[in-house]
Amino acid sequence: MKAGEFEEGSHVLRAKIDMQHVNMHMRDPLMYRVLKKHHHRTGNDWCIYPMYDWTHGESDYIEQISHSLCSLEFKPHRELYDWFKEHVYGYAANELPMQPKQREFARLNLSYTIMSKRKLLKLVEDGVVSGWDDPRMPTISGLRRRGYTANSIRTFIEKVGVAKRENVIDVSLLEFCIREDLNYTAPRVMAVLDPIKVIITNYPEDKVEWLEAENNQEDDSAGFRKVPFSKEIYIEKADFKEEASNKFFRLKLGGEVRLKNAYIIKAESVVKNADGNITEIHCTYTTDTEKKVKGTLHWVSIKHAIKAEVREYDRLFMDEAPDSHQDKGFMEFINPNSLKTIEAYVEPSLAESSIGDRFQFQRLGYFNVDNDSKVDQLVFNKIVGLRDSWAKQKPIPQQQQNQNNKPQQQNKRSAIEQIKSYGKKYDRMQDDQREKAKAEIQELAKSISYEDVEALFGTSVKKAGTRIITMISLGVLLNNGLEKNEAINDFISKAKDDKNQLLVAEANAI
RNA sequence: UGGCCUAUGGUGUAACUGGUAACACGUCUGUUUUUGGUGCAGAAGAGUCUAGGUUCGAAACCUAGUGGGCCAACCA
Repeated sequence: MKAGEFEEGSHVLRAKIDMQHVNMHMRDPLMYRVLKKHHHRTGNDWCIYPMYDWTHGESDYIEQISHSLCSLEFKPHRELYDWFKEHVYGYAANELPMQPKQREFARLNLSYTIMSKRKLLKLVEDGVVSGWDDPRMPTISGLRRRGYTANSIRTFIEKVGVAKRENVIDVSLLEFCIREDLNYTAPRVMAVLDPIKVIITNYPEDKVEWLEAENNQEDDSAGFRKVPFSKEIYIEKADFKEEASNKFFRLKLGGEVRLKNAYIIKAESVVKNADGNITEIHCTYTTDTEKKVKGTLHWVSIKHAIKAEVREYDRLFMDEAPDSHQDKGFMEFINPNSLKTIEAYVEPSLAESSIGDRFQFQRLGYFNVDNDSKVDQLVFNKIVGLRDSWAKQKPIPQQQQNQNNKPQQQNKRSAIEQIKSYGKKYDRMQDDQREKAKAEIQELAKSISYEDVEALFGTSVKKAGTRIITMISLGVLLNNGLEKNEAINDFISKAKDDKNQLLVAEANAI
């Protein structure tokens, strides 16, 4: 066989076990088959290849490992793993005394992506991503290129834990881990991704000041750098509105705002083009930086800023668990807008940066210098944005709506649901608390139906609280004209015999 | 249909060998702040899928049901 005398498929070597075995894998499984494939080491000389089940246990045994960890779908293979292991053990029990054990655990699934190597391969082959290390890929090389530190990946894995049930881990946990790490280590810099021009009318034409900026206030050893300031600067478009409410802490006409590491400016007027879009904001500045102002903006001096490419990533898939659908393939959920390329303006100190460096672009997020970056054409990846509690207050744009459409159970719960949640604690409450709860339940009970209550009649005896709140609600319904029936009478008379005095009292009150 | 695995707040994981549920993320308050970040203080949210049973006592043990997953490749 191994010399290639036989054709593929003509001969195989099988382990003789039991063709009647309940476990399919034990029905005389194949160990070797003829495969006339080219091998990167042996070329075309070697023509038989082993099957996974046989090789798995054999190599684990030769390596003398104690535990062989794998994912859940291999559970049915364990019996065969053990069978092979026990048969091989007899040949070298003295030299190789350790018998490995296979143990299965659930695979780690991340929300809005896929983890299967075969499926990931498809993304690479179809050109959906640029390669295995595309920053959107959940591969180690992808995460690293994206800017995730080894440390953050480790803490993530630690927090996630291991168990045997199917899971989908929220990406927000991964994002938390990288933010936590980078908050202490990443130098802060300023970059403007979506610029609008600001002219400081009372600042001298050719004047340039190099202002001192703190690199990282979380790290005393990080030191300071110089940032150039001049008459014309860029700020983010989203940081200016002609008119806005008091909740908007940023720049508006007549309003003042602090420029990070620089002065306080006041917006006086705007210049618009023919389409009515703002092209320039005219401001005045004051050197009184002690003044209290609500907002602080990041900025860059136009004449000193460096143009750079920024790659902003969104989730690869629009569905939380793209490969969990029976009727649809994961490719149907691909997010067509997972990569956005932006021309940004960054502060001049970044000219010194090199591939792999990580920064916080102040107020925006964490970014790293991509492998594609060149001295004269910097390329940054957005690793993750900063948490943004302002964004939550604004209406959610269409694009992201499906990211947060999980049911928020706290809100609009039905009356019966609210009543039931009292039941969980009712019998353990203090007297005055309980009085309040009871009043609340009686109020809520006005808007429930008999069916809601009847469904709770079967509540098991030990859940006294639930039975009490059911009794109170029933009392309200009866007061409002509900006729007693057999089920109701049953429920009441059973309650009168209960050992819980609160329940007995409520039952007697009816 | 059969066999195996699994079920604990929105998510993920805990709870010693039975003693009424803990941690993290997320969510929400308040506070500090030259980042609407960070920090700090706090809150809401779970009778542990359901029904029986064992027990003084069950998230845990037993039985049945239900939901989810896996297994019938000369793939791994």
